[in-house]
Amino acid sequence: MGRSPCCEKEHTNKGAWTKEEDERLINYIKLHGEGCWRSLPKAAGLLRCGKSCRLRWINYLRPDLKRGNFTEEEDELIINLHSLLGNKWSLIAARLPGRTDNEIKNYWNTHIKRKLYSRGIDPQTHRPLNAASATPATTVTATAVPSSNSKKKIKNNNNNNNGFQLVNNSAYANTKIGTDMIAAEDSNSSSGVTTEESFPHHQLNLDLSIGLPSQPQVSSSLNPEKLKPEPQEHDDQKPQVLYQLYGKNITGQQGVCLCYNLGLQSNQACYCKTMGTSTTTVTTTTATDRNLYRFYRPMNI
DNA sequence: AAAGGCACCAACCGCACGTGC
DNA sequence: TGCACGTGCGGTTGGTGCCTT
Repeated sequence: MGRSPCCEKEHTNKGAWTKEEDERLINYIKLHGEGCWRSLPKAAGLLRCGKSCRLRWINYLRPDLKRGNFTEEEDELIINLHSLLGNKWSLIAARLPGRTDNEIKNYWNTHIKRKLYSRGIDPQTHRPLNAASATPATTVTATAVPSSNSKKKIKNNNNNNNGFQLVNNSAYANTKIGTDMIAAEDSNSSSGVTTEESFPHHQLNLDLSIGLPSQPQVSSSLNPEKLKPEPQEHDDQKPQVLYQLYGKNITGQQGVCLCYNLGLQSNQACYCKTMGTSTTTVTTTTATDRNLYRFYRPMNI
């Protein structure tokens, strides 16, 4: 038995909100507060579904929203948080006052991804782009990796945010640390051994903090329930640093390179610093070509 | 000036989770 | 225990304005 729809779609407006609708929503929430989104439209006299009202309020009408361009500091913070949390936009947004998950997600997809690609970094894994090139093939390859969210059905194996690693394998052919690491990672990951064992000397001093149930607390400033990991053997699709953090390093009390100025104490060997600005040729055979093109297009090269 | 391409972002959609019954 | 409901999240899409040719 399927779920009932969240609203009667025949009687609801869709598309852009009008000023009048905005005012109705604002006035209603001012009077009654947030919540009960399902019943809100009717009570507020809006021909919208509750989800639409919620989204409009959260992403656009909330008074505490910060509008305007992202600062360089926010950029770096987003990158850092993404390296830890993956596409957990709501968690990332929680660390950026005045920014919404949707806003950050859009910004990530339109700006930061390109920025990282221009640095030679895979924005999904936060590793050098050739980290995907486990095979010795020299032709351009496209690798679709299953979703990071094991609870979600795989709707589209070619989902562009699920760890696509589309690289020209020759791009980093002369970057030894990169290729060696990939080889190590790939051989290790399949056997359940983390990369940390290949690079055991990195101590982590995160300003960010993650708490784990029944584990030594790194810190408590992030909601441990929200961050609760699912460190399963097959959960290899989480951003690798996060996976390592959960799967090994906290429990094992060892550090891991998280890159991007996250307070690394012994990060001289951080491979991120070795990356150049190599250009990377990318092709894709996936759906949503338009978006993929956006993501993989080299920026100002 | 016109047309096409591109970038950006608001909004939608489907799914999962938490909770109450 | 299982179902229904309310809500939140992440991925995707459509519309619009700007830029380039």
